[in-house]
Amino acid sequence: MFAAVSTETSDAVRKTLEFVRHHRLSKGDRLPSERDLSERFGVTRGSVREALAVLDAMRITERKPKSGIYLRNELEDSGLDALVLQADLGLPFDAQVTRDVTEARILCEEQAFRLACQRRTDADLAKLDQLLDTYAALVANGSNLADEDVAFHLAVVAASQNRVLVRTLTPLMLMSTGWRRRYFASAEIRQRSLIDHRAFVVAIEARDEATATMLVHRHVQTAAEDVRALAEQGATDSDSKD
Amino acid sequence: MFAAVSTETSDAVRKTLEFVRHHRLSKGDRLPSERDLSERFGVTRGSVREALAVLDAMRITERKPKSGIYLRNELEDSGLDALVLQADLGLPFDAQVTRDVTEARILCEEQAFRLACQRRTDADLAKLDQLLDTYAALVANGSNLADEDVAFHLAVVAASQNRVLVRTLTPLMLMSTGWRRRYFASAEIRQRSLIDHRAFVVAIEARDEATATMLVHRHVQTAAEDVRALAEQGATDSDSKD
DNA sequence: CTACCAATCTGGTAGGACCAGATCAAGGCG
DNA sequence: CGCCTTGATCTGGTCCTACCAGATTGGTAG
Repeated sequence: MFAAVSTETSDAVRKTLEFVRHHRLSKGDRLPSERDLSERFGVTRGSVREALAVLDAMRITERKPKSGIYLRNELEDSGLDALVLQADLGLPFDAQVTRDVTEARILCEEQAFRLACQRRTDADLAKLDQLLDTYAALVANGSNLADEDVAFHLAVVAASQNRVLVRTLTPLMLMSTGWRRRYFASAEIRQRSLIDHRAFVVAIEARDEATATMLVHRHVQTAAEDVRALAEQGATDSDSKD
Repeated sequence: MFAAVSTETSDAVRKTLEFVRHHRLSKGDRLPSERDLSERFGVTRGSVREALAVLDAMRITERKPKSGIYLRNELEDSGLDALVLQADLGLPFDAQVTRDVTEARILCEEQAFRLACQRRTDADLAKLDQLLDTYAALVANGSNLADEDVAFHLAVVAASQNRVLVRTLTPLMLMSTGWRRRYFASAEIRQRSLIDHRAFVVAIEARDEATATMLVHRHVQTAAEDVRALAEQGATDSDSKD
Protein backbone atom coordinates (compact mmCIF):
# COMPACT_ATOMS: atom_id res chain seq x y z
CA MET A 1 0.00 0.00 0.00
CA PHE A 2 2.41 2.60 1.21
CA ALA A 3 5.40 0.93 -0.28
CA ALA A 4 4.32 1.69 -3.79
CA VAL A 5 3.96 5.45 -3.57
CA SER A 6 6.24 7.18 -1.13
CA THR A 7 4.22 9.97 0.38
CA GLU A 8 4.93 12.26 3.28
CA THR A 9 2.33 10.38 5.23
CA SER A 10 3.97 7.01 4.72
CA ASP A 11 7.30 8.59 5.54
CA ALA A 12 5.83 9.89 8.75
CA VAL A 13 4.48 6.44 9.59
CA ARG A 14 7.82 4.83 8.93
CA LYS A 15 9.76 7.45 10.82
CA THR A 16 7.40 7.23 13.75
CA LEU A 17 7.82 3.47 13.96
CA GLU A 18 11.56 3.91 13.67
CA PHE A 19 11.47 6.53 16.39
CA VAL A 20 9.61 4.18 18.68
CA ARG A 21 12.09 1.41 18.08
CA HIS A 22 15.16 3.58 18.22
CA HIS A 23 14.13 5.09 21.53
CA ARG A 24 13.02 1.70 22.78
CA LEU A 25 9.65 3.03 23.81
CA SER A 26 7.34 0.54 25.42
CA LYS A 27 3.66 0.37 26.25
CA GLY A 28 2.36 3.51 27.84
CA ASP A 29 5.34 5.65 26.94
CA ARG A 30 4.65 9.02 25.49
CA LEU A 31 5.80 10.18 22.08
CA PRO A 32 6.83 13.73 21.27
CA SER A 33 4.05 16.13 20.39
CA GLU A 34 2.67 16.35 16.90
CA ARG A 35 4.38 19.67 16.41
CA ASP A 36 7.66 18.21 17.60
CA LEU A 37 7.36 15.19 15.33
CA SER A 38 6.51 17.33 12.33
CA GLU A 39 9.75 19.25 12.91
CA ARG A 40 11.83 16.11 13.36
CA PHE A 41 10.43 14.50 10.26
CA GLY A 42 10.47 17.66 8.20
CA VAL A 43 6.82 17.39 7.26
CA THR A 44 3.69 19.30 8.07
CA ARG A 45 1.67 18.68 11.15
CA GLY A 46 -1.08 17.55 8.86
CA SER A 47 1.04 14.74 7.50
CA VAL A 48 2.00 13.72 11.01
CA ARG A 49 -1.64 13.66 11.95
CA GLU A 50 -2.46 11.45 9.00
CA ALA A 51 0.28 9.06 10.06
CA LEU A 52 -0.99 9.08 13.63
CA ALA A 53 -4.51 8.39 12.42
CA VAL A 54 -3.18 5.26 10.75
CA LEU A 55 -1.18 4.18 13.79
CA ASP A 56 -4.20 4.92 15.93
CA ALA A 57 -6.48 2.79 13.79
CA MET A 58 -3.93 0.01 14.09
CA ARG A 59 -4.01 0.36 17.85
CA ILE A 60 -0.31 1.10 17.94
CA THR A 61 -0.70 4.55 19.41
CA GLU A 62 -3.38 6.38 21.28
CA ARG A 63 -3.91 10.10 21.02
CA LYS A 64 -5.18 11.60 24.22
CA PRO A 65 -6.67 15.03 23.61
CA LYS A 66 -4.89 17.86 25.39
CA SER A 67 -2.39 15.41 26.73
CA GLY A 68 -0.20 13.61 24.23
CA ILE A 69 0.46 10.58 22.09
CA TYR A 70 1.02 7.33 23.89
CA LEU A 71 2.18 3.93 22.79
CA ARG A 72 -0.65 1.46 23.20
CA ASN A 73 1.33 -1.70 22.52
CA GLU A 74 4.87 -2.83 22.39
CA LEU A 75 5.73 -2.62 18.73
CA GLU A 76 6.06 -6.39 18.80
CA ASP A 77 2.55 -6.82 20.14
CA SER A 78 0.79 -4.77 17.54
CA GLY A 79 -1.73 -6.25 15.17
CA LEU A 80 -1.10 -8.25 12.05
CA ASP A 81 -2.00 -5.30 9.88
CA ALA A 82 0.75 -3.39 11.62
CA LEU A 83 3.21 -6.15 10.79
CA VAL A 84 2.15 -6.03 7.18
CA LEU A 85 2.67 -2.29 7.26
CA GLN A 86 6.08 -2.91 8.77
CA ALA A 87 6.92 -5.23 5.92
CA ASP A 88 5.61 -2.72 3.42
CA LEU A 89 7.78 -0.03 4.88
CA GLY A 90 10.83 -2.26 4.65
CA LEU A 91 11.33 -2.64 8.38
CA PRO A 92 12.73 -6.03 9.42
CA PHE A 93 11.15 -8.62 11.66
CA ASP A 94 12.96 -10.57 14.31
CA ALA A 95 13.50 -14.30 13.94
CA GLN A 96 10.75 -15.19 16.39
CA VAL A 97 8.10 -13.39 14.40
CA THR A 98 9.30 -15.16 11.29
CA ARG A 99 8.98 -18.55 12.95
CA ASP A 100 5.59 -17.70 14.37
CA VAL A 101 4.30 -16.55 11.02
CA THR A 102 5.36 -19.81 9.46
CA GLU A 103 3.72 -21.87 12.16
CA ALA A 104 0.51 -19.87 12.10
CA ARG A 105 0.39 -20.14 8.34
CA ILE A 106 0.76 -23.89 8.46
CA LEU A 107 -1.92 -24.28 11.09
CA CYS A 108 -4.42 -22.05 9.36
CA GLU A 109 -3.72 -23.19 5.84
CA GLU A 110 -4.02 -26.83 6.83
CA GLN A 111 -7.48 -26.17 8.14
CA ALA A 112 -8.39 -24.06 5.17
CA PHE A 113 -7.19 -26.72 2.77
CA ARG A 114 -9.18 -29.31 4.64
CA LEU A 115 -12.32 -27.26 4.23
CA ALA A 116 -11.43 -26.60 0.62
CA CYS A 117 -11.41 -30.34 0.02
CA GLN A 118 -14.87 -30.60 1.50
CA ARG A 119 -16.45 -27.63 -0.18
CA ARG A 120 -14.56 -26.72 -3.32
CA THR A 121 -16.83 -26.01 -6.25
CA ASP A 122 -16.11 -26.60 -9.89
CA ALA A 123 -15.65 -22.88 -10.24
CA ASP A 124 -12.93 -23.02 -7.60
CA LEU A 125 -11.18 -25.78 -9.48
CA ALA A 126 -11.40 -23.82 -12.72
CA LYS A 127 -9.92 -20.80 -11.00
CA LEU A 128 -7.11 -22.90 -9.56
CA ASP A 129 -6.40 -24.47 -12.93
CA GLN A 130 -6.22 -21.04 -14.48
CA LEU A 131 -3.84 -19.80 -11.80
CA LEU A 132 -1.78 -22.93 -12.29
CA ASP A 133 -1.48 -22.14 -15.99
CA THR A 134 -0.27 -18.61 -15.47
CA TYR A 135 2.00 -19.92 -12.75
CA ALA A 136 3.51 -22.43 -15.12
CA ALA A 137 3.98 -19.73 -17.73
CA LEU A 138 5.78 -17.52 -15.24
CA VAL A 139 7.98 -20.38 -14.14
CA ALA A 140 8.87 -20.97 -17.77
CA ASN A 141 10.02 -17.44 -18.53
CA GLY A 142 11.42 -16.80 -15.07
CA SER A 143 9.30 -13.84 -14.00
CA ASN A 144 8.35 -12.68 -10.54
CA LEU A 145 6.51 -15.54 -8.85
CA ALA A 146 6.01 -13.91 -5.47
CA ASP A 147 2.66 -12.27 -6.14
CA GLU A 148 1.35 -15.21 -8.13
CA ASP A 149 2.27 -17.56 -5.31
CA VAL A 150 0.27 -15.51 -2.87
CA ALA A 151 -2.66 -15.42 -5.26
CA PHE A 152 -2.60 -19.18 -5.65
CA HIS A 153 -2.49 -19.94 -1.96
CA LEU A 154 -5.29 -17.50 -1.26
CA ALA A 155 -7.34 -18.99 -4.07
CA VAL A 156 -7.05 -22.38 -2.41
CA VAL A 157 -8.12 -20.84 0.87
CA ALA A 158 -11.01 -19.18 -0.91
CA ALA A 159 -12.18 -22.62 -1.97
CA SER A 160 -12.95 -23.22 1.70
CA GLN A 161 -15.89 -20.87 1.09
CA ASN A 162 -14.92 -18.98 4.21
CA ARG A 163 -14.05 -15.42 3.36
CA VAL A 164 -12.96 -14.59 6.88
CA LEU A 165 -10.38 -17.34 6.62
CA VAL A 166 -9.10 -15.72 3.45
CA ARG A 167 -8.77 -12.42 5.22
CA THR A 168 -7.08 -14.09 8.14
CA LEU A 169 -4.44 -15.69 5.96
CA THR A 170 -3.92 -12.70 3.70
CA PRO A 171 -1.74 -10.74 6.11
CA LEU A 172 0.18 -13.89 6.97
CA MET A 173 0.97 -14.29 3.30
CA LEU A 174 1.71 -10.62 2.72
CA MET A 175 4.14 -10.50 5.59
CA SER A 176 6.38 -12.96 3.89
CA THR A 177 6.53 -11.25 0.52
CA GLY A 178 10.05 -10.22 1.35
CA TRP A 179 11.40 -13.74 1.76
CA ARG A 180 9.27 -14.99 -1.05
CA ARG A 181 10.86 -12.60 -3.47
CA ARG A 182 14.37 -13.83 -2.74
CA TYR A 183 13.17 -17.38 -2.38
CA PHE A 184 11.95 -17.57 -5.96
CA ALA A 185 15.28 -16.45 -7.28
CA SER A 186 16.25 -20.10 -7.60
CA ALA A 187 15.03 -21.83 -10.75
CA GLU A 188 14.99 -25.17 -9.01
CA ILE A 189 12.74 -23.83 -6.29
CA ARG A 190 10.41 -22.32 -8.84
CA GLN A 191 10.07 -25.67 -10.52
CA ARG A 192 9.47 -27.50 -7.27
CA SER A 193 6.93 -24.90 -6.24
CA LEU A 194 4.95 -25.51 -9.40
CA ILE A 195 4.98 -29.25 -8.77
CA ASP A 196 3.73 -28.72 -5.24
CA HIS A 197 0.95 -26.46 -6.40
CA ARG A 198 -0.12 -29.00 -8.98
CA ALA A 199 -0.27 -31.61 -6.23
CA PHE A 200 -2.46 -29.28 -4.18
CA VAL A 201 -5.00 -28.99 -6.91
CA VAL A 202 -5.04 -32.74 -7.50
CA ALA A 203 -5.67 -33.42 -3.83
CA ILE A 204 -8.37 -30.80 -3.61
CA GLU A 205 -10.06 -32.08 -6.72
CA ALA A 206 -10.03 -35.59 -5.25
CA ARG A 207 -11.25 -34.17 -1.94
CA ASP A 208 -8.31 -35.92 -0.33
CA GLU A 209 -8.04 -34.09 2.97
CA ALA A 210 -5.23 -36.14 4.41
CA THR A 211 -2.96 -35.62 1.45
CA ALA A 212 -3.86 -31.96 1.15
CA THR A 213 -3.00 -31.12 4.73
CA MET A 214 0.16 -33.16 4.48
CA LEU A 215 1.17 -31.31 1.34
CA VAL A 216 0.59 -27.86 2.68
CA HIS A 217 2.45 -28.70 5.84
CA ARG A 218 5.45 -29.95 3.90
CA HIS A 219 5.26 -27.16 1.35
CA VAL A 220 5.28 -24.31 3.81
CA GLN A 221 7.68 -26.01 6.19
CA THR A 222 10.35 -26.74 3.62
CA ALA A 223 9.92 -23.32 2.10
CA ALA A 224 10.48 -21.78 5.51
CA GLU A 225 13.57 -23.87 6.04
CA ASP A 226 14.95 -22.95 2.65
CA VAL A 227 14.36 -19.31 3.41
CA ARG A 228 16.12 -19.67 6.73
CA ALA A 229 19.09 -21.23 5.02
CA LEU A 230 19.10 -18.40 2.53
CA ALA A 231 18.96 -15.86 5.31
CA GLU A 232 21.95 -17.40 7.04
CA GLN A 233 23.97 -17.28 3.86
CA GLY A 234 22.74 -13.80 3.05
CA ALA A 235 24.28 -12.70 6.34
CA THR A 236 22.79 -9.53 7.73
CA ASP A 237 20.60 -8.34 4.91
CA SER A 238 17.27 -7.29 6.30
CA ASP A 239 14.22 -9.41 5.82
CA SER A 240 10.94 -8.23 4.45
CA LYS A 241 12.51 -5.75 2.07
CA ASP A 242 10.08 -4.64 -0.52
CA MET B 1 -10.32 2.30 19.11
CA PHE B 2 -12.53 4.82 17.45
CA ALA B 3 -15.59 3.74 19.28
CA ALA B 4 -14.39 5.12 22.57
CA VAL B 5 -13.74 8.71 21.57
CA SER B 6 -15.93 10.11 18.85
CA THR B 7 -13.70 12.34 16.78
CA GLU B 8 -14.28 14.05 13.49
CA THR B 9 -11.87 11.59 11.97
CA SER B 10 -13.80 8.55 13.12
CA ASP B 11 -16.99 10.23 11.97
CA ALA B 12 -15.45 10.74 8.58
CA VAL B 13 -14.40 7.09 8.44
CA ARG B 14 -17.84 5.93 9.39
CA LYS B 15 -19.59 8.27 7.00
CA THR B 16 -17.28 7.30 4.19
CA LEU B 17 -18.01 3.61 4.73
CA GLU B 18 -21.70 4.41 4.90
CA PHE B 19 -21.41 6.41 1.71
CA VAL B 20 -19.77 3.49 -0.04
CA ARG B 21 -22.44 1.11 1.10
CA HIS B 22 -25.33 3.45 0.48
CA HIS B 23 -24.22 4.18 -3.06
CA ARG B 24 -23.40 0.54 -3.58
CA LEU B 25 -19.94 1.34 -4.84
CA SER B 26 -17.85 -1.60 -5.91
CA LYS B 27 -14.21 -2.23 -6.63
CA GLY B 28 -12.65 0.44 -8.82
CA ASP B 29 -15.43 2.96 -8.39
CA ARG B 30 -14.49 6.49 -7.65
CA LEU B 31 -15.50 8.39 -4.55
CA PRO B 32 -16.23 12.10 -4.48
CA SER B 33 -13.27 14.40 -4.06
CA GLU B 34 -11.86 15.21 -0.65
CA ARG B 35 -13.29 18.70 -0.86
CA ASP B 36 -16.67 17.27 -1.76
CA LEU B 37 -16.61 14.74 1.05
CA SER B 38 -15.58 17.36 3.58
CA GLU B 39 -18.65 19.38 2.61
CA ARG B 40 -20.97 16.39 2.76
CA PHE B 41 -19.68 15.31 6.13
CA GLY B 42 -19.46 18.79 7.53
CA VAL B 43 -15.84 18.42 8.55
CA THR B 44 -12.56 19.86 7.40
CA ARG B 45 -10.64 18.50 4.50
CA GLY B 46 -7.96 17.63 7.02
CA SER B 47 -10.30 15.34 8.89
CA VAL B 48 -11.36 13.72 5.64
CA ARG B 49 -7.73 13.19 4.76
CA GLU B 50 -7.10 11.53 8.11
CA ALA B 51 -10.01 9.21 7.50
CA LEU B 52 -8.78 8.43 4.01
CA ALA B 53 -5.31 7.71 5.37
CA VAL B 54 -6.88 5.08 7.61
CA LEU B 55 -8.98 3.60 4.84
CA ASP B 56 -5.92 3.65 2.61
CA ALA B 57 -3.83 1.80 5.16
CA MET B 58 -6.59 -0.77 5.40
CA ARG B 59 -6.50 -1.17 1.65
CA ILE B 60 -10.12 -0.18 1.38
CA THR B 61 -9.48 2.88 -0.73
CA GLU B 62 -6.66 4.11 -2.90
CA ARG B 63 -5.84 7.75 -3.39
CA LYS B 64 -4.45 8.49 -6.80
CA PRO B 65 -2.69 11.84 -6.87
CA LYS B 66 -4.26 14.40 -9.19
CA SER B 67 -6.96 11.93 -10.02
CA GLY B 68 -9.27 10.83 -7.25
CA ILE B 69 -10.16 8.35 -4.56
CA TYR B 70 -10.98 4.87 -5.68
CA LEU B 71 -12.43 1.85 -3.95
CA ARG B 72 -9.82 -0.88 -3.82
CA ASN B 73 -12.03 -3.70 -2.54
CA GLU B 74 -15.64 -4.49 -2.22
CA LEU B 75 -16.44 -3.51 1.33
CA GLU B 76 -17.08 -7.19 2.01
CA ASP B 77 -13.63 -8.17 0.82
CA SER B 78 -11.68 -5.78 2.98
CA GLY B 79 -9.26 -6.96 5.62
CA LEU B 80 -10.01 -8.21 9.09
CA ASP B 81 -8.87 -4.94 10.60
CA ALA B 82 -11.48 -3.23 8.47
CA LEU B 83 -14.13 -5.56 9.85
CA VAL B 84 -13.04 -4.76 13.36
CA LEU B 85 -13.27 -1.10 12.50
CA GLN B 86 -16.73 -1.75 11.11
CA ALA B 87 -17.71 -3.38 14.39
CA ASP B 88 -16.20 -0.49 16.33
CA LEU B 89 -18.19 1.99 14.31
CA GLY B 90 -21.37 0.09 14.98
CA LEU B 91 -21.94 -1.01 11.41
CA PRO B 92 -23.59 -4.44 11.10
CA PHE B 93 -22.22 -7.58 9.46
CA ASP B 94 -24.21 -9.91 7.31
CA ALA B 95 -25.01 -13.41 8.48
CA GLN B 96 -22.38 -15.03 6.31
CA VAL B 97 -19.57 -13.04 7.87
CA THR B 98 -20.87 -14.00 11.28
CA ARG B 99 -20.83 -17.69 10.41
CA ASP B 100 -17.39 -17.41 8.87
CA VAL B 101 -15.99 -15.67 11.89
CA THR B 102 -17.28 -18.42 14.14
CA GLU B 103 -15.83 -21.13 11.95
CA ALA B 104 -12.48 -19.41 11.61
CA ARG B 105 -12.34 -18.87 15.34
CA ILE B 106 -13.00 -22.51 16.03
CA LEU B 107 -10.37 -23.68 13.57
CA CYS B 108 -7.71 -21.33 14.80
CA GLU B 109 -8.47 -21.62 18.47
CA GLU B 110 -8.46 -25.40 18.32
CA GLN B 111 -4.96 -25.30 16.92
CA ALA B 112 -3.88 -22.66 19.38
CA PHE B 113 -5.25 -24.64 22.28
CA ARG B 114 -3.48 -27.72 21.04
CA LEU B 115 -0.18 -25.86 21.01
CA ALA B 116 -0.99 -24.37 24.39
CA CYS B 117 -1.27 -27.88 25.80
CA GLN B 118 2.16 -28.70 24.45
CA ARG B 119 3.97 -25.56 25.42
CA ARG B 120 2.18 -23.86 28.29
CA THR B 121 4.52 -22.70 31.00
CA ASP B 122 3.81 -22.42 34.68
CA ALA B 123 3.62 -18.69 34.19
CA ASP B 124 0.88 -19.19 31.65
CA LEU B 125 -1.05 -21.34 34.07
CA ALA B 126 -0.64 -18.75 36.78
CA LYS B 127 -1.92 -16.08 34.45
CA LEU B 128 -4.90 -18.21 33.49
CA ASP B 129 -5.70 -18.95 37.12
CA GLN B 130 -5.60 -15.27 37.86
CA LEU B 131 -7.90 -14.46 34.97
CA LEU B 132 -10.18 -17.25 36.13
CA ASP B 133 -10.40 -15.65 39.56
CA THR B 134 -11.35 -12.23 38.25
CA TYR B 135 -13.74 -13.94 35.87
CA ALA B 136 -15.41 -15.75 38.75
CA ALA B 137 -15.63 -12.52 40.68
CA LEU B 138 -17.30 -10.77 37.75
CA VAL B 139 -19.72 -13.65 37.32
CA ALA B 140 -20.60 -13.34 40.96
CA ASN B 141 -21.49 -9.65 40.92
CA GLY B 142 -22.87 -9.69 37.39
CA SER B 143 -20.54 -7.20 35.72
CA ASN B 144 -19.54 -6.92 32.09
CA LEU B 145 -17.95 -10.20 31.08
CA ALA B 146 -17.35 -9.40 27.42
CA ASP B 147 -13.89 -7.92 27.73
CA GLU B 148 -12.79 -10.42 30.32
CA ASP B 149 -13.90 -13.27 28.11
CA VAL B 150 -11.77 -11.95 25.26
CA ALA B 151 -8.83 -11.55 27.60
CA PHE B 152 -9.17 -15.11 28.81
CA HIS B 153 -9.37 -16.65 25.38
CA LEU B 154 -6.40 -14.64 24.18
CA ALA B 155 -4.44 -15.63 27.25
CA VAL B 156 -5.00 -19.26 26.39
CA VAL B 157 -3.85 -18.58 22.86
CA ALA B 158 -0.83 -16.78 24.24
CA ALA B 159 0.10 -19.99 26.04
CA SER B 160 0.79 -21.43 22.59
CA GLN B 161 3.91 -19.25 22.70
CA ASN B 162 3.03 -18.04 19.23
CA ARG B 163 2.44 -14.31 19.27
CA VAL B 164 1.38 -14.20 15.65
CA LEU B 165 -1.40 -16.61 16.48
CA VAL B 166 -2.52 -14.24 19.20
CA ARG B 167 -2.60 -11.40 16.74
CA THR B 168 -4.48 -13.53 14.26
CA LEU B 169 -7.19 -14.40 16.73
CA THR B 170 -7.46 -10.97 18.27
CA PRO B 171 -9.49 -9.42 15.46
CA LEU B 172 -11.66 -12.53 15.30
CA MET B 173 -12.44 -12.05 18.96
CA LEU B 174 -12.91 -8.31 18.72
CA MET B 175 -15.36 -8.63 15.89
CA SER B 176 -17.75 -10.48 18.08
CA THR B 177 -17.72 -8.09 21.00
CA GLY B 178 -21.17 -7.00 19.98
CA TRP B 179 -22.79 -10.40 20.28
CA ARG B 180 -20.75 -11.19 23.32
CA ARG B 181 -22.14 -8.22 25.17
CA ARG B 182 -25.73 -9.33 24.70
CA TYR B 183 -24.78 -12.94 25.14
CA PHE B 184 -23.56 -12.43 28.66
CA ALA B 185 -26.78 -10.80 29.70
CA SER B 186 -28.02 -14.21 30.81
CA ALA B 187 -26.89 -15.28 34.25
CA GLU B 188 -27.12 -18.92 33.30
CA ILE B 189 -24.80 -18.37 30.38
CA ARG B 190 -22.33 -16.51 32.53
CA GLN B 191 -22.24 -19.42 34.92
CA ARG B 192 -21.79 -21.97 32.15
CA SER B 193 -19.07 -19.86 30.59
CA LEU B 194 -17.11 -19.89 33.82
CA ILE B 195 -17.42 -23.66 34.03
CA ASP B 196 -16.17 -24.01 30.48
CA HIS B 197 -13.23 -21.76 31.13
CA ARG B 198 -12.32 -23.76 34.20
CA ALA B 199 -12.38 -26.91 32.11
CA PHE B 200 -10.06 -25.25 29.60
CA VAL B 201 -7.47 -24.57 32.22
CA VAL B 202 -7.71 -28.07 33.63
CA ALA B 203 -7.16 -29.60 30.20
CA ILE B 204 -4.27 -27.29 29.42
CA GLU B 205 -2.67 -27.98 32.75
CA ALA B 206 -2.96 -31.72 32.09
CA ARG B 207 -1.67 -31.17 28.55
CA ASP B 208 -4.75 -33.00 27.34
CA GLU B 209 -4.94 -31.91 23.72
CA ALA B 210 -7.91 -34.03 22.75
CA THR B 211 -10.09 -32.71 25.51
CA ALA B 212 -8.92 -29.15 24.98
CA THR B 213 -9.76 -29.04 21.30
CA MET B 214 -13.06 -30.74 21.98
CA LEU B 215 -13.89 -28.18 24.64
CA VAL B 216 -13.07 -25.15 22.56
CA HIS B 217 -15.03 -26.52 19.65
CA ARG B 218 -18.08 -27.09 21.79
CA HIS B 219 -17.66 -23.83 23.68
CA VAL B 220 -17.48 -21.59 20.64
CA GLN B 221 -20.03 -23.59 18.68
CA THR B 222 -22.72 -23.56 21.33
CA ALA B 223 -22.02 -19.91 22.06
CA ALA B 224 -22.50 -19.11 18.40
CA GLU B 225 -25.76 -21.04 18.32
CA ASP B 226 -27.01 -19.31 21.42
CA VAL B 227 -26.18 -15.97 19.87
CA ARG B 228 -27.98 -16.91 16.70
CA ALA B 229 -31.04 -17.84 18.70
CA LEU B 230 -30.83 -14.54 20.52
CA ALA B 231 -30.54 -12.69 17.25
CA GLU B 232 -33.65 -14.36 15.89
CA GLN B 233 -35.60 -13.42 18.95
CA GLY B 234 -34.16 -9.93 19.00
CA ALA B 235 -35.66 -9.46 15.55
CA THR B 236 -33.92 -6.83 13.48
CA ASP B 237 -31.62 -5.20 15.97
CA SER B 238 -28.23 -4.81 14.39
CA ASP B 239 -25.34 -7.01 15.29
CA SER B 240 -21.96 -5.79 16.35
CA LYS B 241 -23.31 -2.80 18.15
CA ASP B 242 -20.71 -1.31 20.39
C1' DC C 1 -14.01 14.47 -37.04
C1' DT C 2 -9.63 15.05 -35.12
C1' DA C 3 -6.00 17.31 -32.65
C1' DC C 4 -4.59 20.43 -29.58
C1' DC C 5 -4.77 23.77 -25.85
C1' DA C 6 -6.41 26.06 -21.80
C1' DA C 7 -9.53 26.19 -17.81
C1' DT C 8 -10.66 23.31 -14.20
C1' DC C 9 -10.37 19.68 -10.81
C1' DT C 10 -7.68 16.63 -7.96
C1' DG C 11 -4.75 14.98 -4.34
C1' DG C 12 -0.30 16.47 -1.77
C1' DT C 13 1.70 19.70 1.07
C1' DA C 14 2.47 23.89 3.56
C1' DG C 15 1.62 27.21 7.31
C1' DG C 16 -1.13 29.69 10.37
C1' DA C 17 -4.79 30.22 13.74
C1' DC C 18 -8.02 29.31 17.55
C1' DC C 19 -10.09 26.41 21.16
C1' DA C 20 -10.34 24.09 25.48
C1' DG C 21 -8.67 20.82 28.53
C1' DA C 22 -4.33 19.02 30.66
C1' DT C 23 -0.06 19.96 32.77
C1' DC C 24 3.09 22.06 35.58
C1' DA C 25 5.57 25.53 37.98
C1' DA C 26 5.46 29.62 40.60
C1' DG C 27 3.47 32.12 44.11
C1' DG C 28 0.51 32.84 48.13
C1' DC C 29 -1.63 31.16 52.19
C1' DG C 30 -1.99 28.48 56.36
C1' DC D 1 7.67 24.03 55.63
C1' DG D 2 3.99 22.26 53.07
C1' DC D 3 -0.49 22.54 50.71
C1' DC D 4 -3.37 24.77 47.54
C1' DT D 5 -4.59 28.14 44.22
C1' DT D 6 -3.51 30.22 39.87
C1' DG D 7 -1.70 31.41 35.74
C1' DA D 8 1.40 30.48 31.72
C1' DT D 9 2.30 26.93 28.72
C1' DC D 10 1.69 22.75 26.08
C1' DT D 11 -1.26 19.50 23.71
C1' DG D 12 -4.38 17.43 20.53
C1' DG D 13 -8.71 18.72 17.64
C1' DT D 14 -10.39 21.47 14.22
C1' DC D 15 -10.64 25.01 10.79
C1' DC D 16 -9.04 28.01 6.96
C1' DT D 17 -6.38 29.55 3.09
C1' DA D 18 -3.06 28.87 -0.27
C1' DC D 19 -0.02 26.88 -3.72
C1' DC D 20 1.76 23.10 -6.63
C1' DA D 21 1.66 20.04 -10.45
C1' DG D 22 -0.29 16.36 -12.85
C1' DA D 23 -4.82 14.57 -14.55
C1' DT D 24 -9.06 15.58 -16.68
C1' DT D 25 -12.11 17.74 -19.53
C1' DG D 26 -14.28 20.82 -22.48
C1' DG D 27 -14.13 23.62 -26.30
C1' DT D 28 -11.98 25.52 -30.13
C1' DA D 29 -9.22 25.64 -34.24
C1' DG D 30 -7.75 23.01 -38.05
